[in-house]
Amino acid sequence: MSDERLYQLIARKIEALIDSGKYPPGSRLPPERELAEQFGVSRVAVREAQIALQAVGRIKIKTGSGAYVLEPHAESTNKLPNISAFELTEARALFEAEAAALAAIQIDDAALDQLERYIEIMKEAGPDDKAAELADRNFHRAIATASGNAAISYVIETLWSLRTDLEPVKAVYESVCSTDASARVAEHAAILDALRAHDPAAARVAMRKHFARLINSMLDVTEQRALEELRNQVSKSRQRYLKSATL
Amino acid sequence: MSDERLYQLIARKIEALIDSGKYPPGSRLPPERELAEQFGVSRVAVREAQIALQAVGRIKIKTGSGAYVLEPHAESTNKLPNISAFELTEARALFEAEAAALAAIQIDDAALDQLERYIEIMKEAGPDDKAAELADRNFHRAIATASGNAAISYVIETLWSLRTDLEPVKAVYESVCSTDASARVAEHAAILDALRAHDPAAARVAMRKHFARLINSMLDVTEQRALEELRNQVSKSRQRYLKSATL
DNA sequence: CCCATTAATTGGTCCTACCAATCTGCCGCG
DNA sequence: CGCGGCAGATTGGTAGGACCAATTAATGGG
Repeated sequence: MSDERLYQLIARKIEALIDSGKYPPGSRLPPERELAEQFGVSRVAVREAQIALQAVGRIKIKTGSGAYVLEPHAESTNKLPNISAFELTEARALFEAEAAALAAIQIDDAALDQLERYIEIMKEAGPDDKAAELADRNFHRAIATASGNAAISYVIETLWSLRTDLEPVKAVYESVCSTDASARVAEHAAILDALRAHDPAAARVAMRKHFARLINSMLDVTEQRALEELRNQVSKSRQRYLKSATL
Repeated sequence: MSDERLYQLIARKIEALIDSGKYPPGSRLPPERELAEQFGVSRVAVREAQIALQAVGRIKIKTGSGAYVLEPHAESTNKLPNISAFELTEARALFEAEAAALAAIQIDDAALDQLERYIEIMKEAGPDDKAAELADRNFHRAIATASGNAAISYVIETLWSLRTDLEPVKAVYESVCSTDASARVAEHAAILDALRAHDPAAARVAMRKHFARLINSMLDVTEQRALEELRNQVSKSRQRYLKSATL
C-alpha cells in the first residue's frame, strides 16, 4: 500500500492547492523552503514534487523567480469527448467520403491492388475474426493515405481510435460488426470500383452508402437492445412486485 | 541559452542510453550512485532526472530495487503528426464544409444571430487584433456546434488546435491572417447567408470558397517567402564571394 | 524622477549522513 | 542434497546544511 514516495504525496498536495483555486494559472507558488516547512518535509521532497509536476506540464519552474502555475493545456488533459456511436459514424461517413473522393483522383495501381487484397481477407475471414477487423481498418486507412493529405489521415485515424477508446461506442460497434460480414465486403468492393474508375463523385457516394448502412445496422441493434432492456426492467419490476406481494 | 537545468540534461542523456538500445524495455538502469559518478554529477541530479522520466512514463522506479525501463506507451507518446499548412487547410475546407451543410439544416435563429455578432467583431477589429482571431475561431466553432454532431465539433476543434501547435503551420497562418481582413469578413457573411437560407449546398460551397481563398493567400505568402529566402541566399553568397575575393 | 547598484529572495546543485526496501548469498536444518 | 531463513550488501528515499546563480526588490545617487 504505502509504497508511495514522499514526493508523490507532496505533488498531490500541491496539485490540490492549485485545483482549490488558491493558486490560479499564472500565479506563483510559495517558495520551496516555505512549502517544505508547511508540509513538514525536506526541501528535496518539495523540489522533486515540483519537478514531477513540471514534467507533467502543470507548473513551470523559473530559476531564481519561482514556480508558476500553467494553464491547463488541452493536450495534457486529453479528456475524451462525449460522442455517441451515431455521431462518430456520421462524422466518419462525411469525412471518409471526402477522403475517398480525393483518393479517387490520384490513387495508383499499387494501392488499388492492396485494397483488393484487404477485401479478400475480409471475404475469407470467419466471424469474430481479428484479421477481418484489421483488414477493415487497413482498407480505410489506405484510402485516407491515398488522399495524399496527412491531416485527413490524421483525423480519420483519430476517429477510428475513438471507436475503441469510448466504451459505449465500442460496445455498439462490436455488436454490429458481427452481423454485417457479407454487406461489408460488397460495399468495400463498390468503393474500390469507384476508386479504380478514378471517379471522385462515385467514390464519395459509395463511401457514404457504406456508412449509411452501418448507421442503419446500429439503429437496429440499438432498438433491439432497448427492447431487451425494457423487457429486463419489466421482469425486474414484476419480481419485485411479486416479492412485495408475498410479504 | 544554457538556462537548462542539470537534471534535464541528465534526463536526456539517460533517454539517449535507453534509445541506443543499451537498456531495452524491462531492463534495469545502473544504480543512481553509478550514474552520478558516470556523468560527473551528484546523486540528486540523477535522482531528479529519473523522477522526471518517471513522470513522463519512460521508466519505473522501484524502491530498493532500481529503475526499470518501461515499454514505450503509445498513448503517452502523443507525437504530433507531420502536417503542412496546406494539408491542414484542405482538410478544414472539406470537413468544415460538411459541418456547414449539416448546420444549415438545423441551425436556429439564436445561433445565427450569434454568428452575425462574430462577424461584426471581425469587421470592426484592427489589424493584428486578438479579438478578431477569437471571433474567427468562435464563428467556426459555432457552426461546428450547430452541426449537432459532437464528433464533428471534436475534429474541427482538433484541427484548429493543430494550427497553433505545429510551429511551421503557425508561422504561415500568422502571416496570412494579417493580410486578409476584408476578404475574410465578406466570406464569413456569405457563409452566414447560406445558413440563414437553410441551404446546405450553398453553405458547403461558401465554406469551401472561404478556405479556397485562404489556400491561395497561403500560396502567395509561401511564394513570397521563397523569393526572400532566395534573395538572402544570393546576398550571403555574394558577401562570401566578395570577402574571399579581397583576401 | 530615473537609473544603476546593492541586498534579499529564490531556485540549483552538491555533499554527507542515515533510513528503508530489496536482493543476494551463506549457513544450518531437515 | 535441497530448501528455508537469516544477515549483510545493494539500492533507492529522505533529511539537513551549505553554497552558487539567477531574479527581484530596495535603496541610493545622479
